[in-house]
Amino acid sequence: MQNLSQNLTQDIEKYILEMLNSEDDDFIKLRRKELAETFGCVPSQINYVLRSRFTPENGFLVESRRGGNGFIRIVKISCGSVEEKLNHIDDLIGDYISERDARKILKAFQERDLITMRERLLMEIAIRHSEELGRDIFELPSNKRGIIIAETLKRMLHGLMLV
Amino acid sequence: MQNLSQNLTQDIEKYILEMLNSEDDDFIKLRRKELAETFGCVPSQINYVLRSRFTPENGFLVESRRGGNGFIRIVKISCGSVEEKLNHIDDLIGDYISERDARKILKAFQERDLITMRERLLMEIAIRHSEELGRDIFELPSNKRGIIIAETLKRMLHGLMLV
DNA sequence: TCATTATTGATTTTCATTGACCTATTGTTA
DNA sequence: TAACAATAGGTCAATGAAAATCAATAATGA
Repeated sequence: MQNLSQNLTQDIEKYILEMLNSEDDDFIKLRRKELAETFGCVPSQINYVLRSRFTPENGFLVESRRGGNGFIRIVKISCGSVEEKLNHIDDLIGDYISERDARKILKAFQERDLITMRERLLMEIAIRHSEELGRDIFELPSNKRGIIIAETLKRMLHGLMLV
Repeated sequence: MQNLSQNLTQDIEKYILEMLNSEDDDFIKLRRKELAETFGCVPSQINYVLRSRFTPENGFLVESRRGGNGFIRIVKISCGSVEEKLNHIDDLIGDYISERDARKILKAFQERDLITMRERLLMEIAIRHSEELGRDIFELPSNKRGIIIAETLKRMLHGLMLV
């Protein structure tokens, strides 16, 4: 079990991601009990990792079955063409978004290697700035700020996806 | 009887699906007793497979007759008109639905190629979000959240069926 | 410090399998 | 024709297996 960090959740996340990458298919099936034994932790720890890391917002679908021969299936959604990516972005962001959710999206995009760390940093700065402007200077209500952030984020991500 | 897994229910399900696919018609007739003997299991196991796998949610209807020359008939339903699809959706969802059941429906729809993986992903995101909002922000009881999820899901699926 | 994130274990829910008992249909016979 | 026998499917509850949930606590980070 290679080099472990001090963080169990991250180790399990990394392990699952590696399984996904090493497969030809874009999904894996696993036993919760076995995985917990592999990491010497309690089974519900696996649920925590799935709930916090393998969410639809991060591009994953999780299915499971209980009882005898139960399993957990994790599907990774892979974006296809540029058009699809752009639609995906628009759908993901919608017309309004909080700064917090915007940053989550950026984090997910970076972790999926759709953007670099530096690009993510630039966009987080831009978003934070527009949020502060809207709140402190223009004294906009949060819904209006959310609209601005959504628009900003879309434009930036669209730009990146087209190059 | 080809390669069997360790899971009886899945094997029987697969067997029936193959029968359905190899037929020209969109239905098959079978004997419960014979099928049970083929798989070396108790007859009521067949009922379990039908109840858990060949449901209207998964696009099937099951009819049967007892006594001499009894049989079980499995029909694969394919809703034709938009009207039928909308009714089908409303019947499946009802006025109230849990997040868990909503996800089951989405899974079934995707497997029936009524929606794509990405559409399913987006809807899971939407449902999860409204569930979280309802629970954590507005502190709605679960039945009220179920009503909201049902409405959301219906609207999204209706929208997709209309295009 | 305060809020978020991670860890754990007890309890609950779901799934698969089996068998005993129930119901419906058809055919046979007094 | 009424009763019965044979046939074939249905229902239900018990059991064991495995995952989900939830609340309490601990650790981490800003």
